[in-house]
Amino acid sequence: MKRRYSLKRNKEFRRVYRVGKSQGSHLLVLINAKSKTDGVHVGFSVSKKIGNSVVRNRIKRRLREAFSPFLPLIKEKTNIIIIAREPVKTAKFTEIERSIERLLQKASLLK
RNA sequence: CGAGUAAGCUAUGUGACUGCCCCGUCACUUGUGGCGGGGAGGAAAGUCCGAGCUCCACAGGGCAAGGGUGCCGGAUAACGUCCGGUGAAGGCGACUUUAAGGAUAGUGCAACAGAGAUAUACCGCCGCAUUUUGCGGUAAGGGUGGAAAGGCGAGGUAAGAGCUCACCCACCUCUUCGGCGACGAAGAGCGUGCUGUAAACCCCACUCGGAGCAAGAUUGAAAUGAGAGCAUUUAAUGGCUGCCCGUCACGCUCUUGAAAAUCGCAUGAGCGUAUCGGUGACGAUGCGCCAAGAUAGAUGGUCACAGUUAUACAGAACUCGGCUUAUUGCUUGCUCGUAUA
RNA sequence: GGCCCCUUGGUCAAGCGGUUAAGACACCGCCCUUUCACGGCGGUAACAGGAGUUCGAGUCUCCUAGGGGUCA
Repeated sequence: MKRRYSLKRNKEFRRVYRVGKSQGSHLLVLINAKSKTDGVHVGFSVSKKIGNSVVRNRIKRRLREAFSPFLPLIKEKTNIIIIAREPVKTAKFTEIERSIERLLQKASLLK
């Protein structure tokens, strides 16, 4: 997943948290909001409570890898934040993939 | 075989498909594609020290304070680090540890217990008077305590005491020998017998300017914005450790908004290897190599094989040298114990 | 990433190196009251962890862990 698809500014994160709608599963939480800029931007949030930097980086890498196939299928002009919950540490990759797909369907973001 | 001790190595590998970041090159539609190359650690961690680098006023004057180090010699760019020694302590031993200057410069503290804590007399012993006991002498014995005026024997005495003497112990002064030195060995003195604590204040010697890459430089933009309060120019605020002087900058404080790009930034006290010097830390010379550089922050996913408890601690953010802490698997030397030859 | 600070019962907190570590609220038991509250008496309960200095450490020194602040 290239970097230009990632959500960067703290301001943008705050806006999504404020106006966005959230869906949850036991592995992940998804928050989405409409944006003014073109394209899709995704931010991944992993709390310090979940583990040390090695664990957090590993979770972020797996989430990016699992999310990237869905990137061309998502409607334009949306910002998405995906928050990791504690059980992601031990989840299998296919479980993460399935969880992301179900959350995207629930939020009706797929084309 | 068990227990221990010291030193050292290591931190999954190979292949397939598919992704991410950087560099080079080619192409064009100038931000995409093709090809090639590179891409986390021994601690990257904690931030406990030392440096490089950058800015501040190149380190101002007076008064006063503060931090650090602390046996000797060496290594190093430097260090509170390392190496080799000396002394002391621990261990049967291999070996390990060591904030190790000064308590005879001065001050403070030493609870409780105990008669008494840096000086004393409770029990006791002795003498005298009296025969409930009182006065005087004494510190050998008892008991308290972490610590009670060096130990033992003899003389001496009313009882005793370094009061005197011999021997021993410790310290001080001096001499000789060995060592670069810390120090060690021996001897002499008609010298002394001194509580502990300086990670209590302190004294002595040496040493330390401050801030830190969010340092800072350049370019661009103009948002040098808006609101509230305070002050009204020898002031106030900030910088130079504190105060005064001096000097520089500049209205000050709070709330809120905005906050771009490039450089710094990857060739360095660098890494590997061989020889030589040195007990060693380390140094010299030759040859070879270039090895992450992001800016919300790059190494992933799915399998196969080998191997396995195949997994621990753990993710670069300016860069090095150490220290400390966390942690996987293994090798070798030595010591002690047991058994066998 | 850099630089600082703090950890004492369940909570808020005092504590000069020295007997058994104050105090308040909370909790438990008893008394008081017809009962509850207030009040009285009593009790349970702590020095973040590990080393060192010292006769003796909550206090002094070092290391570790956890928490907090600040800098564009």
